Amino acid sequence: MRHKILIVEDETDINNLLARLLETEDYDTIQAFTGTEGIRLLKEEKPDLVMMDLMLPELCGQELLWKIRHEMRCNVPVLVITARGALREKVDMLKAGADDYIIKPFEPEEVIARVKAVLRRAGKDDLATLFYKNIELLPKSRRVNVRGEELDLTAREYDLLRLFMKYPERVFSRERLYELVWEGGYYGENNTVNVHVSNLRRKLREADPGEEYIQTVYGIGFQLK
Amino acid sequence: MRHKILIVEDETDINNLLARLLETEDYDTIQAFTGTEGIRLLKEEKPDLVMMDLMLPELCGQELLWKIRHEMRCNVPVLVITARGALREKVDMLKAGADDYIIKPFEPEEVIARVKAVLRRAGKDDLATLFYKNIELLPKSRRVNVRGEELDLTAREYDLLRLFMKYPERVFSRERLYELVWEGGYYGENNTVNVHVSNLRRKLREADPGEEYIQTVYGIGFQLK
DNA sequence: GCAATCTTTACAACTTCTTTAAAACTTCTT
DNA sequence: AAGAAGTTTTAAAGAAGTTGTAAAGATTGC
Repeated sequence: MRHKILIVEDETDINNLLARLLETEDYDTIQAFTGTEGIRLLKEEKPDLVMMDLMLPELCGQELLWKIRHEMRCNVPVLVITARGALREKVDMLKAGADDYIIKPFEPEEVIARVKAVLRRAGKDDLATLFYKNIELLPKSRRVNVRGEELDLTAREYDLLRLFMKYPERVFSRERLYELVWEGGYYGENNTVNVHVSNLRRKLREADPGEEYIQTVYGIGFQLK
Repeated sequence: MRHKILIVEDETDINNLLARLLETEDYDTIQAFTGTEGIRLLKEEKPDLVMMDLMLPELCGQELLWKIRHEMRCNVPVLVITARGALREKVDMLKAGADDYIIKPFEPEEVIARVKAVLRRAGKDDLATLFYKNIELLPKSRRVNVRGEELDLTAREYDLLRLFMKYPERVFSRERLYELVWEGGYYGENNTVNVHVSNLRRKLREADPGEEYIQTVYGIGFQLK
């Protein structure tokens, strides 16, 4: 549930500063001091975000980013740390697939804000409150409010609703829903998803009779609409 | 239990001013007038926060901070006091591991605010009284009152309740609770958390039968609600 | 109209949680 | 250093809650 952040930065002090800063904000950190080490830890630890300096020994930032995106075919969000004035490089990095950049010297608050923003944009911010029409979903407390009233959902119902609210309007096949909500593959013909969607619908209907949230797409699956 | 703050500042007036200011806010203060003295008192007194001027005789601020972080390998939060305009230095200090800075001349309110913020970020602000419904938790005396009556809790029960009260409504997995309350990793399947939660519930129930404070989130963990 | 698809209900099997009791361990006192 | 008091952990049985299946009824598209 906590996010893992890989820091790739050769200056020990800055690396440590970042690590402490992020840890106080309740992130797990992994520290790498060279590009090569970064690559290794990226494979081993599968972090949710990479923060990397542009100026690295062995393997410069550009190369590292290129490797991540092309050789490893990895879509992990990358936040680049760059010295003031290296604007040209900054633009190149964004073109090369970085998600955002921070200019050195940085303010602690700014780092935190950027990290949160990138994680949110990458859809990895599992703690952000989600809204849809009269539904409000609070992952921190695993709570759902509909028209101000709390809705009592079982684990699967909650997971289903969260998935729908994360991608409203999007159509999910039953198979995909099963894969995403239940861990482990989809087991052939199986009515399970239908039953849970049905139960979720009933609860939503009781809480808000005016809306029909979960729509059936005949022959395809379900969507929140 | 009160926070100890080490002030490292060579100007006697300012040092005293800070000490008086912090004491009125219920902090314990230790005063050092040189960097060397600061190092000694840091070792001896283990303060919760260090406030230090950048301009010090014998040992300048940068050196002092470097020693704290590298020689002593100490993560105590450090608040730097710096003259207006020394922006360059400020940035260096943050890089070198300071947690925040205050610009001279300062307003008393600002100093207090920054101190509180740094202690909170460092997770050391454990002294604020916490309230939740009829429960009142006083970290200063490690006491818990429910509907005005004192509740007799064991160490673990108290730590659990404090954690819950620090983040009301938030859901904690058993694993996370174990990690946070018991020092050292989570030991596989282990009923310990359940038993302690059960005991805590019983005591809370006896003290306040009208409320069900600790809720089970099936398949996930517990939350205060 | 009818075959395919979807919804709902009820229930049995299953998993997870709560409590109890007792053993093991600490800490404090003498 | 031994005993007492209190705390923590382990284990196990019973309670509570969840899930998936099956079957019947409803709806949809052609």
